[in-house]
Amino acid sequence: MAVTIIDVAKKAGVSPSTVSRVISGSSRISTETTERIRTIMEELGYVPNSIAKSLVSKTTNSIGLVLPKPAEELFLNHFFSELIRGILTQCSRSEIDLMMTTGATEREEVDAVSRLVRGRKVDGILLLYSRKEDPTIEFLQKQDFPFVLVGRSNYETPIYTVDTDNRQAAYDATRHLIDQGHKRIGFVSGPPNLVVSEDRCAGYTQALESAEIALHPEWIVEGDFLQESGYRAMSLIMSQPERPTAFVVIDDMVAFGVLRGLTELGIRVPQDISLVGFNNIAVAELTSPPLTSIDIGIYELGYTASQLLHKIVKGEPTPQNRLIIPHRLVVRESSLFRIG
Amino acid sequence: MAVTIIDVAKKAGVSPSTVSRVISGSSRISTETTERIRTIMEELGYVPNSIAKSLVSKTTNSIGLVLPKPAEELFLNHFFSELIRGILTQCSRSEIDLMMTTGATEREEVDAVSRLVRGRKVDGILLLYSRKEDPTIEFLQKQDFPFVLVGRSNYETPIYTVDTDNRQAAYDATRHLIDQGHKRIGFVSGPPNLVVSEDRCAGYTQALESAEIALHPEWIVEGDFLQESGYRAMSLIMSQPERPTAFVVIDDMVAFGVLRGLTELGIRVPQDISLVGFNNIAVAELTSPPLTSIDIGIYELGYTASQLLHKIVKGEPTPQNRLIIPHRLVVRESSLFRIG
DNA sequence: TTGAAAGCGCTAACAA
DNA sequence: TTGTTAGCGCTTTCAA
Repeated sequence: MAVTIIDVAKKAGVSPSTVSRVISGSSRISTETTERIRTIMEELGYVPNSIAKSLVSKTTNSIGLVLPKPAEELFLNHFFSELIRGILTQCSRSEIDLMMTTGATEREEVDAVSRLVRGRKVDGILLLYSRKEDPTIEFLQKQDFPFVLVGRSNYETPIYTVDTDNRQAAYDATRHLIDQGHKRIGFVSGPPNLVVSEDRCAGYTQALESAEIALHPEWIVEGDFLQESGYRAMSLIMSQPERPTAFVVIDDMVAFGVLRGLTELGIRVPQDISLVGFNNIAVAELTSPPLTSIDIGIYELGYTASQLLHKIVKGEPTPQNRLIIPHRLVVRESSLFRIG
Repeated sequence: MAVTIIDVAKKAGVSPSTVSRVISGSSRISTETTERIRTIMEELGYVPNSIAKSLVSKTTNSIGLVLPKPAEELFLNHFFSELIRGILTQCSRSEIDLMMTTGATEREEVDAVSRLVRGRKVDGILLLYSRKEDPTIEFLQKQDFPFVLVGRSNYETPIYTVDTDNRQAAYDATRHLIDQGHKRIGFVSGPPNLVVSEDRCAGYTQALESAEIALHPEWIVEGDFLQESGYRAMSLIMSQPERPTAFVVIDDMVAFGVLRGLTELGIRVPQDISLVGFNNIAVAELTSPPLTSIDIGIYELGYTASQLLHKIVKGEPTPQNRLIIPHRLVVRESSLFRIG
C-alpha cells in the first residue's frame, strides 16, 4: 500500500492536518515542524494522492484538450502538432496536466467532454477550432464551465478566445498578390462549416474589392485541409475557360496539393500561377518552388490559449476576452513574379 | 451544486448503494428498479463523479503519455503527431482518457511521471522512444507500475514494447541502395543516446558487411531529428575528399535537410547522390525529387501500444512482451538511379 | 434484491 | 501553531 498522509503524521507525531498544511505551504506552521515533516515525507517517499485531494478541493490541476472530430485530417496537418506543442509546453511549465479527448462524431465529442467536465476530471477546457454551430461550445456554456477557444466564435455571448485575425491575414495575402500585379486571383478554401474558412474568404474578398477587382465566384473552391483537396481544386478551376494567375490557399498542405496538380499539368509556379498559403509550416521552404505563406504563430496560439485558460481557472484577472496573435507574411519564390 | 448519487437515491427512495449497483450494471438488481433509477438519473442529469469513484476503486480510467524531453524536436517531426493520433484514436474508442506530460529535463520528466503515477492520476503509462539509460523506465520498473514502451529497450528485465524492427528496416534501406549498384553509402544518424539510432546504424552496417562493402566510419554522422541536422551532415561529409554516392538517412525530415544541402551545392539527386529516409511522412512525395522512405506504420505503432497498455492495465492476458509492427520500403525517385 | 455502515486520502472549518 | 472533526461522492463488505 502507498504511503498516506496519516503515515507521515504518525511518524512525525503530529496530526494529518499539520502535514496537510506543510504540503500546501501554509504559513501558520513553525519552520521547525515544517522542516521535520519534509524530511519524513522524503524518507517515506510520500507523494500526495491527487485524487483524494481533488475530491475535497474540487480542483484537479488538469485541463482538457478537445480535438475536433476529423482528428485524422488535422493531424496530418502540421497545425495541430504545433498547437499542442505550445499548449503542452505551457502546461508543463505550470505543472498542470493535460488531458486529451476526441470523439468520432459531434455527439461523441460532446459525450466525451461531458465525461470530463461533469465527471470533474478537469478544471477547464481548451477547444481547438470552431465550427459555426458547435454543440460542444453550447454544452460548455450551459454548464458554465471555464473554457478557451482557439479560433473565433460567432456566438453572441462573449467567449474567451485566442485567435489569428484571419480576415486581415487573408487580406494581406491577397494584397501581396495584387501588389505583384495580379488581377485574376482565386481562393482555395477549407471546410465551409469552419469559421476560419469564412474569415479568410472574407479577407480575400475584401482585398479584391478595395482594389476594385471583380470577384469570380467560380474561382472560389471549398475543400478540407488535406493535400488532395488542393489537387482537386486545381483540376476544377484549371479546367475552366477563364483561369486565374494566382491563388490564395487556405493552408500550406492544401497549397502543396495545388502545387502538385499544377506541376503535373506542366504549369509553372510562379511564372504562370503564383501561390500564397497559410501556416508557414516547416516544409514550406522545401518545396520547389518554396511556398510563400502567412505565418500565424501557431505555437504561440497554443501557448497563449493555455495560459489564458489557467488564469481563468485560477480566477486571476484576465486581460480581455479575445486575444489576437499577430501574423506575418513570409515571402518566398512561389509568389515572386511580377505580372503585367 | 452538482447532482450526486445521494440525490438520485433519495428521489428514487432507495439507498445509494442500489444506485451504485445500477451504475455498475450489477446483476443482482431487479429490472424494475434498474429501470426506475435510470430514468431518474436521466431526469436529474446525473453524471457520476469520476474522482470519487477513482478514490475508492483506485483506478482512473486514464493513461499517461510521456513525451520525451526534446518535445520541440519531435513535434516538428511528423512522427509524433502520427503516433499520438494512433494512441488517441484507440483511447477514444475504448473511452479512456489520455493524459499528456513532459519535462524540460530528464529529472523533470521523472518528476512529472512520478506525480502522475504516485499521485494515482493514471492507471498506466505510455512511453515514446527510449534512451539507452532511461531514468523514467527505471522509475516505473521500481514502482512496478504498468507501462508500455514504443521503441526497443535494452534493459535486461522484460518490458512491454511495441516497436519497429529498426535493424531490419535499416538493412532493407541499405540493401535497396546496394541493389541499385551503390558501393559507397553513408549514414546520417540521429541522437546517439537513442536506441533507434543504434539499431538503424547496426542494420546499415550489417547490410554493408553482408555485401562485403567496406565501412567508412567518416561517412557516419550523428545528429538529431531536425532538418538542420541533415543540412549540417551534408556539409560535413561532402567536404571530405572521398564522397559517398548514396545515403541512408535516419528520418525523412533530416533527409529533407540533406536534400536542401545537396541542392545548394548543385549536386543532383538521385544522379549524383541517392537518398533513402525513414517514416514516409506525407510530404515525402512532394519534395523534388520525391523521397524514397521506409514506412514504419507510425499510426499503427501508437494504436497497438495503447491497446496493449489497456490490456495490461485491465489484467487481460497479453499476447507477448514485444510486438513488432511491420515496415515496408516505399521507393520513389530519390533512389531511382542505377549506378556503375 | 436491497440497505447500513465503513472508509478511500485528503482538506478545512472550528477549537484549543 | 496545532489538533479534532466532519465531510468530499463513491464503492463495497456484511446483514437483512
